[in-house]
Order: sequence, then structure tokens, then C-alpha cells
Amino acid sequence: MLAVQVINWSQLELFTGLDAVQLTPVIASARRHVYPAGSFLFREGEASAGYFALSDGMVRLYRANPEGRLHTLSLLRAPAAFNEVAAVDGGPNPLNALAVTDCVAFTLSHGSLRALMSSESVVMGNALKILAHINRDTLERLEDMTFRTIPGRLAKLFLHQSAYGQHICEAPSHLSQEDMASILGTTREVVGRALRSLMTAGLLRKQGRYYAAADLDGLLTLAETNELPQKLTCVKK
Amino acid sequence: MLAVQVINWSQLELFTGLDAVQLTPVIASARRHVYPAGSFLFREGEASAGYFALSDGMVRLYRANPEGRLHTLSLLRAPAAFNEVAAVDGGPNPLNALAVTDCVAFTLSHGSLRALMSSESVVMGNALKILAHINRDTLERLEDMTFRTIPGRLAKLFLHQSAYGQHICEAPSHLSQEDMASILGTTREVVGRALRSLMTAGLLRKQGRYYAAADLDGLLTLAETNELPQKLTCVKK
DNA sequence: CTTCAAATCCAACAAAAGTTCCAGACACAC
DNA sequence: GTGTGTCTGGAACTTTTGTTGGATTTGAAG
Repeated sequence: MLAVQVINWSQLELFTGLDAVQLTPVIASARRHVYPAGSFLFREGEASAGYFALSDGMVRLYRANPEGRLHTLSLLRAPAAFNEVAAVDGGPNPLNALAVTDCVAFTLSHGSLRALMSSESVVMGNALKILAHINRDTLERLEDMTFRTIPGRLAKLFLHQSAYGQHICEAPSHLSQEDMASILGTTREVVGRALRSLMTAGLLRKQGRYYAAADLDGLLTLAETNELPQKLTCVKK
Repeated sequence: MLAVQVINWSQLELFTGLDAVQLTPVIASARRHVYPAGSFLFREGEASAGYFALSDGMVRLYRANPEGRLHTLSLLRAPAAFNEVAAVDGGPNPLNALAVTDCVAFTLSHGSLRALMSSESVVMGNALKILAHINRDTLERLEDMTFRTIPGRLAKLFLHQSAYGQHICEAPSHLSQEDMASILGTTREVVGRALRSLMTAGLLRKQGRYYAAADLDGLLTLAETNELPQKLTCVKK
């Protein structure tokens, strides 16, 4: 942590297409922040914290209900960017952002971003693409919650070829049951049960402490139909 | 239907702030379409149908699962606009759009919209606001599905002071149980049960054929906590 | 090696949601 | 009127999910 944390602005989606000169005002208006593990980068409902570019560490974006159950929308590892919605419209942050590890982030206020967007229309175009993309992802999450059972969602999580996009940085095998539960919007016990049933059905197998996908076709079927695929007892004959 | 259907472009959120001159290319690139009741304006997954401005009729935006259950995201009455996400990024339509009644709509292709946005940065700025807003709404829907029980969601639907935003054009009292079910992401029977239990709890009452909100505080409590509020048997003493 | 905290396993139970079924009510066309 | 289709009311049942509680394993720290 002694090394000065830097960030490659031009590889953030919001600033792709800008040359070194155009990036100067971006860098000038960014502010660097450090967050110890367990602290909040910002909270849901608070005034817009602006655009966040994470240069080091890991962050959880989530919502919580009054009883304390979490719904983790994203689990991000640097480099990553988030809070684009509130950065763009200046409204309250839609999510809580918690530092899972010690973090370093560069931020741009809503005002700075607006200025940058109006002087560089490339940035505004990038923002448009980003928001459209977030929209599609959120809608997919909504569909999962509406139509998929928990084993189905779990299967989808294990398929993970960006099934949950860049929103979840870890392979599910390295997530705790608690984390999987909060990603799937349920509780730890239910995830444990689902893991066991997927294993006895042969879709997952245990590698050491962790589960690994064992039958990709089966997982896909489960994710799409909510049904465990029928074993073909006689494939040929 | 003999009258030529027109539309006031400048009162659409995407084109607010444009004067008559600036609106000329918008009008020039728009195309008028007529859809009979029961037909599709566009389908989920198909190539971007572009931006839709509904000038007459009523449209349902929904997703369906393989078993045929519907999730209605919006039920819109003219004037209204939709499919902004696919119009902006040119990707496939995220939802199905079905004409509930005979409809007239004006459309802008992804290409035309892109051209308009690059020549009039006001339009791009408006698009940005719209996408951010849709995002917040979708996220709220997601939270509802994650944390709220069906009676809770139903209570929220009845509160309806834009609880479901401009996405649902009818007051819940005029929606069929089937429609409410597809808005809440469940089935007709479950909605019927929830309606009865809300009525016996005194939160709704029946006015003729329809249900009406009877206890706004109670509905609010239910929507927020998933618990029927405790009747205070002795308020003063 | 011992000890502690966290993560896991597992069973039994409770509650919520989904399903199936059928009987009325109502609206509209004939 | 009579039929026909849609919408509603409601019971009984199944499945899924949530909850509780205790036993066991694991990994890291001492």
C-alpha cells in the first residue's frame, strides 16, 4: 500500500476514446479517497456521491431490507466503476457501497461529470451506453427473481460465463454460502440445501472445500426451466 | 379514428427543450404505424425496434417465462414513450410490447435517434436522464420482488401515488386480478387471496365490483414491513 | 497442538406462494 | 330471454422458501 495508487482512466468505459489531452480535465477534477475495510463508500438514499472508479480493493454494492437481509447487486474488484446512475442524474445513490477490503477510489462529483460530458460529447455517449447496459442487467436480475427458483438462480450463478456480468468478481466456488445467498436474494440455509441437491443430482461436484460445475448442460437446463434434467437411462440402443 | 393521429413531440421527455425548428428533423425521421388490438408492436429479443411514441391506444410491456406466465412491467396509455434502452444502444428489445387496444405510434429507428442525439446535444442529455430514471424504477421493482411479500406488493400497488410510477396507467381498482397478478409477478389466485385478506383486515373495501383503499396508513405499513398493522384496541386511556 | 471463530451440514418445522379445481357472477352477443 | 366467455370467490392441496437450532468441520491464531 505504499505505492501510490493510480488508475488508467482511458480504460474505464466512461472515458474510452479520449486522448491524453482530453483526459487532463478528468484527472484534474477527480479526487482520491481511501476507505478501510468495513467502511461505507456511500449509502443508499444519501445525496449523490458521484462517479466512483475503484483503483484498489473490493466493494460490495447492495440493498438491505429492514430485517437486515442483504441483496448484493455487485461484488467488484478493482479496476471497476460504479454509481453511474447517481453520478449522471445527481439523484440519491441507489445502493449501499461497502468496502470489503481496504479500498482506494477516485471520484467525480455529479457537477464535474456534467461539465465533462458537455465539453466532451464522447463521454456523454459513453455514459449513455453504460446506462443502457446497466438497465439490461437490472432487468435480467428482475426476471431471475420473478421467474427462477433458487436452484435455478444458483445454477445460473455457477454457469457464470458472465451470467451475472461483471457484477460478481468471484467465481461462485470461492464465495461463501452467505455471499451466494445475498447475491441470489435468499438465505444461507436455502443456498446450502440447493447446493446439496445440485450435487446429488450430479450438476456440481465438490473439489476440496468448494463446489465446481460438473454438468454444464444440466446446469443450463436447470437455469432455464427450473427443472432438474432427466437422466437418460439408456442413451443408445 | 378518422381524425389523423398526431403527437406533441415537444412534450415527450426525450425532446423537451427543443424549439419548432429543432423539432423539424425529428418529425421528418419519424414513421407512423397502426397496430390492431392484440398485435405486437415488437418482441423481446428482436433487433431494436427503435424509439416508440404512442399517440393513441394502450400498450402492455411485459416479459414471459417458458410456461407462459407474464410479468407486466408497464401498462401505458397514450401519450407515452417506451423502448428507450434499445433505441439508444441499438441492441435487441428488452421487452415485449403488445397492443391492448388499437394503437397508433410514431417510431424513430436507432440510427435516426443517434443522428438526432449527435446533432442536438439536448436530446442526448434528455436520453441520459430518461435512462437513469428507468434504471431507478427497475431497481425498485427488483427490490420489491426480493424483499416484499405479495400482500406487501399489492398494498404498494394500491397506494399507487406513482408507487409504480407512470408505468401503470390504471388505478388498481380498475385492473382485473389477472392484470394485477402479472404486474406483481404472481398468479391470479394468489392475488385473489391477498385481496380478500386485505379486505378482512380493513385495508381495502369493496366499492361495487372493485376494491378501493380504505386505510392508507395500514397499506403503507404493510408495504414497508410485510406485516399487517396491529389494530390498536385502546387508542387512548 | 490447542483453541476460537467462522463456515458448513443437516433435520424439522413454519410460512408463503403456486396449483388445481369448481361454482357463481357478470357482460355481451345472438 | 339464452348461451358464451371472462372475471371472480373460495377451498384443498403441493411445492418452495424461510426459520430455528444444534452438531460438525475448517482455518487461522496463539
